[in-house]
Amino acid sequence: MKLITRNTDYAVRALCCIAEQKQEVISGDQLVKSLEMPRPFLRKILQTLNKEGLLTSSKGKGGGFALAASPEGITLIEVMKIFQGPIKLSEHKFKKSDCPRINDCLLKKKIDEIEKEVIVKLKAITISSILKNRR
Amino acid sequence: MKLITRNTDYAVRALCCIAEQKQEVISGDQLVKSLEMPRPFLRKILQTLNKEGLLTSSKGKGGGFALAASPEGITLIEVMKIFQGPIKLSEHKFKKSDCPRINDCLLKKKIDEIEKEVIVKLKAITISSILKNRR
DNA sequence: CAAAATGATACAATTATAGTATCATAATAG
DNA sequence: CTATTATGATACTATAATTGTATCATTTTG
Repeated sequence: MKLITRNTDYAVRALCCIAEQKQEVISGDQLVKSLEMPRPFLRKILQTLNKEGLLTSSKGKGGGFALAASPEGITLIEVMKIFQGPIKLSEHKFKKSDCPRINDCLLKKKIDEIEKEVIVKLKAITISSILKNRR
Repeated sequence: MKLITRNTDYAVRALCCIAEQKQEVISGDQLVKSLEMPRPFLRKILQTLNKEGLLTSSKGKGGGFALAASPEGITLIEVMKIFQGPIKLSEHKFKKSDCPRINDCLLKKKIDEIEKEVIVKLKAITISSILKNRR
């Protein structure tokens, strides 16, 4: 019942760390040191963020990662989608098939209402808004 | 990232079904028929609900389960706690330990805000409110 | 070419969820 | 008292998601 997984958590922290950096490019190993995360896991996360277009990367000496957009432009929900798929608080499956009462099922409706509000709130959280109050 | 697991889902449906029943007591097997759920799984769920005090049970012929409280008095969050533990949208663990920035970590704070509102909404959902609009 | 970086990808461990199976116990009818 | 019908307790298994690890290839720069 976690809303965010460790994947997402690590990714957000990495994005924050990159955003805070003075140099524009920072290498994976530097991030590992700053964030004290398992190296291969973070590497995979960075690769994914790059593939999904949130980071840019450069190889070779002096290479590394940089934000592809401004910290205001990167939302939490975007990162969540990458690592956890689309937000769906109620799958409401019944064995392999959908709930037979799917149409008049009020439990689903109520969860869906909650989901909508959660999504609105998640969209409002950006890397920049996470960093803002941190010092 | 599901908010409710199948355990909870089944339990809620069973509670609804029991609440709708005319006779006060309904057996596990009758519920299996009505709800089309895996028999041993539902049985376990009913046992748990009984142990946790949401149901009362009686053995032997004519026995079965009945609600221990009125449908208005049983909240969704109560059922979730039983099957999923306390609501914690952000565990925010860092390997085995807590996030080192735990105190000034704004990501956690923001998730916590969302969590609070979700809890309020979950508390407002009762068996009775789920049944209400169903016919 | 060597070193420093990322890219791709396959594999493994752990945990949570979902489900099954079995035997014990209690209540009731006859 | 015994057969039947019901729940109680509990141990086991299967599946999927999460959380990692490991390895080799490729690109860039000096």
